[in-house]
Amino acid sequence: MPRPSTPLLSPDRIRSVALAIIDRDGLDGLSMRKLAAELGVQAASLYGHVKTKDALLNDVASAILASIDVSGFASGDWRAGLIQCARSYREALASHPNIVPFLAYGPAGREESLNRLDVMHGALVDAGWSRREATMIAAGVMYLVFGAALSSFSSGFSADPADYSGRYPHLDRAHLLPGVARELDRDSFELALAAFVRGL
Amino acid sequence: MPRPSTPLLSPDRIRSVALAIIDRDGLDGLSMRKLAAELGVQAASLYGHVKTKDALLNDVASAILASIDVSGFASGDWRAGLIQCARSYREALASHPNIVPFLAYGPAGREESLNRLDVMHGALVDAGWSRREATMIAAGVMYLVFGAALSSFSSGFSADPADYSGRYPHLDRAHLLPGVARELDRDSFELALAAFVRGL
DNA sequence: ACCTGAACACCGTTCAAGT
DNA sequence: ACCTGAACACCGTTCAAGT
Repeated sequence: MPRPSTPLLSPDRIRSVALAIIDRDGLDGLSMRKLAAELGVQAASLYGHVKTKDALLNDVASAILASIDVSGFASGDWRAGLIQCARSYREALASHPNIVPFLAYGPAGREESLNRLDVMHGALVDAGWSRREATMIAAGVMYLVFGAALSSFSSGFSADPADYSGRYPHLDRAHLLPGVARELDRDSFELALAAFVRGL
Repeated sequence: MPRPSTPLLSPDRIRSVALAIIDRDGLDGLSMRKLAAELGVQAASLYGHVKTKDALLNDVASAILASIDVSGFASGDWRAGLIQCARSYREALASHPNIVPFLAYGPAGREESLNRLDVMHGALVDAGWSRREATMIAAGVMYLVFGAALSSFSSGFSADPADYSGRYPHLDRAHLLPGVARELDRDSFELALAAFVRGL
């Protein structure tokens, strides 16, 4: 049986199926063997297109980070720039929460991250902050974005009232949190971001 | 050769060696086989004392979280309480940064976390915040603490000036960051926390 | 050029067997 | 009661071999 004239695999196809598996099964749910199977191929075949699993994850991560918008700093209003950049950053991460723990390791090494950081730092210095202050403010924004994207808060609560009632007097409605997790996460992030920027 | 009268393994010894391996080799550097070897035992022996690797990690995590201090809320000054609790939380995580990605998954399910959250929520409601606002403020504190503990910022920069000079005009001194990462991380967290609390 | 089969050195976990 | 040896079903990765 002749092979089809077009290759079965391409970097693009590998990346997109890998991301789909991560979104569906979690970061630990992605294995090279499972990825190969869903691509209709053997695991070894992947290594003709991808250097290592780690490099593949970095590619997937870069694709996600590429969508972040730093155009807000062009306005000259650094507060508005910070808020818009942070919001777009969090949205990009929130679309693929399972990959965030991987992203949290050394995003500073990625090209897109450095570009973004450079723009942010420049806007803050132009606004009169010292270089050190600009660095710390940028760090603070990252703390909020990654902390929020880890989704460690609203999700993770049990939906069973019995887990809270009686034992934790102030958490007697915590079982309702999973149902509103998404909007509560967004609102909590917006509140924290607004308070942070206002408090600077 | 007779076995010693005292068992080789105990939950305490397993936990402390496991944490030492995580601190030294990272979260992925901990395997049941390596842990067993450092305890002078075969991998299978661990399962007489520990249910699964996941349960072991949860035990290690709980031991770390147990050291967090929420006594600051007793003063009646909710701002001071928030700052002191967040500071002690971050310090606990910063002592063992490699386990933070694991901790970020569902800390809300852990007993110590719920207790802490209950205290924090109660203090905020007592201060006049609505229940929803109290929930969002607590979430904001968690965002800052976990974002900062992930250490995704200062570390992760290269120590080689050539990686930045020329290409990123505002980052021409980024190669100095690794040398001051620890204090810069602390200062950045303090700045962000102060701004957040002030802006509320 | 692109994919495969088999292999290597690992995993977490179980379980009958030893002392 | 506590530990072991061997096994099972997985990993990421390499490499000679096939087409």
